[in-house]
Amino acid sequence: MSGNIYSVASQAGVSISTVSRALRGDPRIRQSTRKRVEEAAAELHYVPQAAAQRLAGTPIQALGIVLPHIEGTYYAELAVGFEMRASEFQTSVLLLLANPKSDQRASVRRLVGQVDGVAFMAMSAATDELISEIALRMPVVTVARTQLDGVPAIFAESVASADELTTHLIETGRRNPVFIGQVDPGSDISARYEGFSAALRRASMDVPDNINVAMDEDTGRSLAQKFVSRGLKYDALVCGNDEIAVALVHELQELGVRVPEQVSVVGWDDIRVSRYLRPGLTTVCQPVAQLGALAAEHLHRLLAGESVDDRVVLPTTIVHRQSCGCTTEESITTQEGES
Amino acid sequence: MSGNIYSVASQAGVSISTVSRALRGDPRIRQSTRKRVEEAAAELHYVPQAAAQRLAGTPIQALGIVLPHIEGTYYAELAVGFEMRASEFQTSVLLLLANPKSDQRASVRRLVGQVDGVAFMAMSAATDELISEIALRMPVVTVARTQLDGVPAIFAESVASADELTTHLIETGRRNPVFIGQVDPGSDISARYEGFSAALRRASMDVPDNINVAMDEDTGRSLAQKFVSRGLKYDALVCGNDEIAVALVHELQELGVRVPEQVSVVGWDDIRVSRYLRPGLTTVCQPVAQLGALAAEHLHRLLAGESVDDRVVLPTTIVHRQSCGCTTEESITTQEGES
DNA sequence: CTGAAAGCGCTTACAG
DNA sequence: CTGAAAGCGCTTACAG
Repeated sequence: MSGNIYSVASQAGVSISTVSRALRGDPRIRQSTRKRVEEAAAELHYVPQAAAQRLAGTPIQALGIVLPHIEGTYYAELAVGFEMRASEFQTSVLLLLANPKSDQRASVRRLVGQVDGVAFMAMSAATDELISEIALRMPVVTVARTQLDGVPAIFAESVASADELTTHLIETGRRNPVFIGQVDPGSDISARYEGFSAALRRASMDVPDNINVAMDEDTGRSLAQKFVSRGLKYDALVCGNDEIAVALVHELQELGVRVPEQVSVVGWDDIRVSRYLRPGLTTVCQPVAQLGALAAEHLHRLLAGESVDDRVVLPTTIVHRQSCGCTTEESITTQEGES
Repeated sequence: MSGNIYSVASQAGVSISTVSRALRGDPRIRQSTRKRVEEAAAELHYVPQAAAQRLAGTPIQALGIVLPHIEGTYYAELAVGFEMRASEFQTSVLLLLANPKSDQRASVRRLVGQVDGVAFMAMSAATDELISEIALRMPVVTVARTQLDGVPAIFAESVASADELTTHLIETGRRNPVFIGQVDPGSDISARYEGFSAALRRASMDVPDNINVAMDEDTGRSLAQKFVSRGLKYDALVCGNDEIAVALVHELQELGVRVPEQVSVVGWDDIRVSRYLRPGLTTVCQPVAQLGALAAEHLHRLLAGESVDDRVVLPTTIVHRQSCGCTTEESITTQEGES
């Protein structure tokens, strides 16, 4: 569409070698020559084609990030964290939303051709097989999904905080808690159910099956209606995320159920709404942007030939508000290994 | 890091021309040859380097999207809308968050070297000058920011809906409304203030200056405190976005002010919280994902040599909830030109 | 301090 | 149906 290095060279009356060197800040180029080149480049609105630079050997770094196609702040924040750290490394970010409708494999391979490393975030971003295949080609990290052999993984702590949250509910007198959310093997959610189960077992209570539903607002609303029409037999709802928790609280209240007096509700993610709900939603706050940033950083280090931890688990914080039925207002940070 | 087209060729016992053609689905290649090539490629985990393909002439499409670095759902949804439409065109998306701290110009130019077209979203994404310069090089569109000469622009309707919303407040008896938000020339927010002003003038009321503050939650909270400590002299707060509106409502209530009885509050964006607030926040819903999708589509068409509308304004919808003090529950869609 | 030339990994007319 | 060769726009040893 516009000038290339040859046009700049002829405009400046030098060779393309000189143009290249002048623009890349090679100290050998004379000041006056450099200036002439820069003026010519500016005049022609010249920007080097990254494709050619890359092919010629310049390490133009670009990283890819694959997210499931889901609205909501969680994935956005992951992407923001990733991009911000990447930009500190002068690294571009390619964003791919794994669209279940289209050919995931084809999209991912298209992405792979354009980047030096990829982060797969969340279980549904891609199949284990696809990720393993890509990992043979270039640095790959995963975030919040089953760890694959030889692929560094990053998590937010889930088991211990779910355990703690559930224990807290038990200690404040709840006897019939249930876990709400889809427990796909390897997912964050399944780790939360695991922690939930552990707490119940420790208290010698039966562990009920999870209520296996999509964790969105619509589902929350209809679930609340179902609960109320059939008679609510639980006294605590431990939700896989805040979205469904918020919708549950809101709809239960609309239907005349008192939260937390009749039923405690807790969620996960500390989305914005949770703070403004009445009662405020007790939830677990994850360092989401940090997860993203760490993914970018690991890829960058891998590309530099450095090594990174095979598995990192970032601590989460339980945010106590009123929906759990307690009165404390403190936040407790939970690291892996505690319980 | 791993095989190139030569290694695949030798593995399959053919020339690189044949590898290229086989993998790109050229019908001239014999079935059996194609199969051999595909097997070799699979075995070597071969993925063509986009940089080389692009240089050799294949139109590997990639589009860039520049957003201000802001958390929150609005920009995320823009990006999602953009990516989804782009992926329908087999087009990759490079994401750049304009980081005020780093050298914006350098980041944008790095992006420009890697894409075929760019969308600049929101006023603060980049300076007019930078955008105009890029537009000389490749297709560019802007979203929700001042229109530049020769650069197709996309907006969500703002003036008419702000006017309508304000008129609604006046009709329900408000006499001292004020607009809250930073009114940067050319921004969406400034268009909202314009509509706000028009409504007041039509009602022969004085137009107060906007309260010129950042539109985030912290500001909302401290503003509410200031209002209360100095005696609230307004009876309607028209906010530039929902974030500050929600924080205002919440904090005012904490301080004993009744909303909407003592003061109406309305916002913009229909973020998730708005629905769960009590009273529900009256606000304006923008087709955000659509804005993003349209930007991607326009760039794609520009690249295909087609023309696009120089200026598109998408309709918004006023969502009446209770914070404005009215009892209607309807939503009204506002297009440009109405008022 | 600067230039001519090789080469990066592909695609695609042009031959056969 | 397949291959040899030119060329895309750069960078960077190698000469000078």
